[in-house]
Amino acid sequence: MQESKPTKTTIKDIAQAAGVTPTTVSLALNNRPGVSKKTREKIFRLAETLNYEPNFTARSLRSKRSYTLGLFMKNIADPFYPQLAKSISETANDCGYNVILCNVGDDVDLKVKHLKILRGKGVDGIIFTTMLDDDPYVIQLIEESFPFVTAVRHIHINGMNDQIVSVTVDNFSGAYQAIQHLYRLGHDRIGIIAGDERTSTMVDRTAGAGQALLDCGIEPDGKMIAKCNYSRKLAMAATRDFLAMKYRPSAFFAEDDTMAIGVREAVLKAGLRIPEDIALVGFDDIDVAGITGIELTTINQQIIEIGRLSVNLLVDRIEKKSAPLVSKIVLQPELVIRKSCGFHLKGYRTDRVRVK
Amino acid sequence: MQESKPTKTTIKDIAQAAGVTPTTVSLALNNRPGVSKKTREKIFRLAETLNYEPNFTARSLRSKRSYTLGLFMKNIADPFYPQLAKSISETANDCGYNVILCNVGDDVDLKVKHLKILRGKGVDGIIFTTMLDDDPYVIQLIEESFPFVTAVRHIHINGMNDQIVSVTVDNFSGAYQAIQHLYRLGHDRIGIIAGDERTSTMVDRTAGAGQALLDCGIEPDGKMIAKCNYSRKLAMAATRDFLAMKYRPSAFFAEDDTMAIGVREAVLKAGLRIPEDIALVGFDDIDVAGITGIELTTINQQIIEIGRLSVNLLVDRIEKKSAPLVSKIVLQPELVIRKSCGFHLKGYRTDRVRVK
DNA sequence: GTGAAAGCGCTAACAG
DNA sequence: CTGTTAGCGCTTTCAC
Repeated sequence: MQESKPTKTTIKDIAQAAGVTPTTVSLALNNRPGVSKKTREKIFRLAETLNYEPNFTARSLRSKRSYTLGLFMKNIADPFYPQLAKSISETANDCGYNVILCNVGDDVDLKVKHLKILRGKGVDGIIFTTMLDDDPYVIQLIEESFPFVTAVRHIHINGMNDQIVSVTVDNFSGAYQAIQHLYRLGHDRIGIIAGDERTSTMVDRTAGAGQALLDCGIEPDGKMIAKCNYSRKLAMAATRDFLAMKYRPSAFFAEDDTMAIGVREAVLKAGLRIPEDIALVGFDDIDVAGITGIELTTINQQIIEIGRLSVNLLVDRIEKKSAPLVSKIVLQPELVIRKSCGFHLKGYRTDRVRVK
Repeated sequence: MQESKPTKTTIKDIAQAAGVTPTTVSLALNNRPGVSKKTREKIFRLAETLNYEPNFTARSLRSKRSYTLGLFMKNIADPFYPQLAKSISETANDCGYNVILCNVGDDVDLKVKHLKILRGKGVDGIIFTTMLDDDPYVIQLIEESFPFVTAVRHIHINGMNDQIVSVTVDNFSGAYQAIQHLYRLGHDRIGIIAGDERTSTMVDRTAGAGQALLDCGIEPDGKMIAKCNYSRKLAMAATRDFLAMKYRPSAFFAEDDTMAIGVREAVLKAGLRIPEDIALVGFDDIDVAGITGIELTTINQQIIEIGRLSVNLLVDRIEKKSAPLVSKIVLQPELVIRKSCGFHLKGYRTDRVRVK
């Protein structure tokens, strides 16, 4: 029925059929003023009939707008990221943008390489969830006022800080709550399973945890912190070491749920029980955390909201072409009490619950 | 140091600086014959100095090649898909392509909409992991010989079947193994938690399960199959119903691990134990399946390999511009025995282990 | 309201 | 080996 390989219809074809010029067709199809209602309707009818589909590549070349965003992810297979990816890609689609997924890990060279490609492809903006403190390309992006947002992690650059748009949770507060919760449950020796020290999340969470310890009257102790790079395996190994200590921790705070799962594995493999022997609190509230038998107490970081807001901010920035009005959004985290902390067994120690 | 907003250097600039024409520059930079070594080197040096970065949009417009692929996913937040997305995007990157992620669910209208946009953006090919039996756009894609691959799921269209490239696991065999395994453990009443009937995975797995039952001398029974659409919630509800039956199943086969988790939740909430009271086998071998306390017996479907092969096939198709030599790849699934089936407690019933 | 003409940056024929 | 010419499909002045 359909002739094979009918060359795609272009605005030229429509123009010809309508007896007008491509200019008019372009104006009409883009709903811009300067076209009479009659011709406009005719053009729309013809576009429909001829099965016209716009060529975005040509449009991009001319208008410098691709309606495509880049998304830098550390590792989409890590259970924390998929929800974020979903939220980001769906919000972007709703705004009329597509998303190119770049799974780049924390490898700086790879990030630089992808950045070049994405910019060569003319993406209108980029969402970074992979920002490291020493990422070298950020300053240039700012100087060129290329639109980007950092989500989850943020980055601080002296003198340019209000030009960096970021959406994060209050990581300091989240970690603070986690430690305070464990303290109130009666724990004084708390092992901290920390992330990658080049990330703002690790820095802020570790600081929040440290402050909470101080406020609870516990002297922070370097030996009680293990840097595990947000890796489940490293967290398992570190936990084994902790458990072999003479005065071992009675509780762990893992700076993300993936590491918390690692801690859990190591604890169970050592023949200890959670929470009876060891209490555990994570961070992120990934899906697995809620499954029966896992029931990880953790800090919810509203990941879907982070994704949504990041895209909205980025699109605003792109479309208004203005400097950002809002440059930082900080969401409030929430302690989600499940069973791994032991709260359901014994509640808070009465002498440790002060008014907030 | 850097002047602000230096308009991007183009091959024209390089041509001027080198005293040649854009053509020569284009040939040189694309490593194509017809340029003397000397000019070639000069051009490369200048490209470096002038910090040239190719404009892929312009190239696309001219050459009809975007080095971008589309990826259709049902739900990137479902734990089955992230590994696939990772494998696909990384393989694509290695081949010099980017991937646009389209999280489209099973909504046909949305799929059609995204397909139009992607084609408008000139993607060189598409990987569908969302194919449904009645997806309406497939025939047209084939007729236009637009490159695409279906991964995980396949689709059958009379008369065009060898033009559809697909990479799947042998779903029939996987389900067969699952049921046989449960039978050998002594189970005769096996509840089947089935997926979405419009998917080939559901059809094949259900058929494999049915055949296994027959071969084991068990009459398949419609009341023992619940269609749960690959949804954890529906699987929970169906399991509750199964458990309320007069002669309730002693085992469940869930056609994916997400539903198996749902079964698990429902069974545990009913106060029953896994595997002592109820045996459970899933399908996919997602990451969570291996966690202590979950330890789901399941069928591994080599998801990373599916992703890798899909991209390789697609890229071959695109770059050779030929009809596909290989049109179907079927991987072999593997039964992964953990604890949810109860094998570790009692092993196979000796009277039920026949030579394979 | 509409049209003519130019051009985004690159590649592809074809000539020399 | 290199240059000339044209044009991908669209948008965008600037005239009329």
